[in-house]
Amino acid sequence: MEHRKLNEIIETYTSSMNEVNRRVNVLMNEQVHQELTTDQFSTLRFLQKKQPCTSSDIAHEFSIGKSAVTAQVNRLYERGLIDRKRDQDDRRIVYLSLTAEGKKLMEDGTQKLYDVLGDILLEFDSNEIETFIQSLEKLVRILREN
Amino acid sequence: MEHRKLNEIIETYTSSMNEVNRRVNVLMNEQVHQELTTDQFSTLRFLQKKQPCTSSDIAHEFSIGKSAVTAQVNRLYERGLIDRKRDQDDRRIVYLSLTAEGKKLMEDGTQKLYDVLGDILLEFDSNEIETFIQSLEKLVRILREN
DNA sequence: TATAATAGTTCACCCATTAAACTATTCATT
DNA sequence: AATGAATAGTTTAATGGGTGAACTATTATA
Repeated sequence: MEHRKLNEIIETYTSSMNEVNRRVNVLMNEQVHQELTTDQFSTLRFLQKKQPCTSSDIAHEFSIGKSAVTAQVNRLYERGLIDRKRDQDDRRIVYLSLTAEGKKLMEDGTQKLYDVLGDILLEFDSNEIETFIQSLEKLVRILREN
Repeated sequence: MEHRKLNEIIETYTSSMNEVNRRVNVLMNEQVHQELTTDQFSTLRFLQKKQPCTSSDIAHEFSIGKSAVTAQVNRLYERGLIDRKRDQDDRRIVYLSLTAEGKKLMEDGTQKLYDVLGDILLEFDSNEIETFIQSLEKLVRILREN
């Protein structure tokens, strides 16, 4: 019974998480990203907060290899959304930052993100959302310690 | 102030959700899927519960096109994990189900999933987890109604 | 019977990822 | 100061996942 209960919770957790991710992704594609993929939007959003940063920072943030970052940055660079600049003291390092166009795109995108997710989260009362977010943060801490 | 608060919640929500997804994905790759990708594991898990079902069912479940399902099912079919069987009354329809090998793989995988996620979720007390799951389910309902 | 609709596949194209080999540069030890 | 190790990033080849349009085969309908 104790055992069965936990497995039911796990089933509910996985199916709900998957469905939330899929549906949020659809909303993002339709109303937020527009001309970007989800991964590109995530990378530019990281850059928006942490620029200037390096390829290695991005690889670490998203738990992917550096060659995957190179490929993605190349696409964004060719579209004029990202700048590359070599460090003058350590010429191995390349600093990445948003171009003016990239910055503008992400300001619009962030606003749309706030609008779309805001509509959804406003259907919770503020205690409920606070509790939910705290549990989510706890889950992150547990996973980090793992 | 009310406005700023909501946007902070959205930032916390998105970054936590992303980090949970990434870290759970890493755990799944290391300890649960093994010889499968995350998407393949999800598809086989759906099949495990809903077999026999069609390509269109899978496309609908995961919000992807039928051609994407064909590609994925081909790979699983070639590995001997999925069976295809035409409906004798309506020969347009192809029913998909797990082979014996697929079934065994997924029984093992499901047990590993329970072990890995069980360890994590047990760090919450049962009230906390219940509340969290309920909010997650509410989020799903809101997204469905959207 | 001719036309619509449906289920699934194929094709051409793109994005994301890995792993190994590589270039260029800097660091560290002798 | 020279050499060998470490670091940052790129290239390449391969795989998986996705879209959308065109296609085949089959069934439903008017």
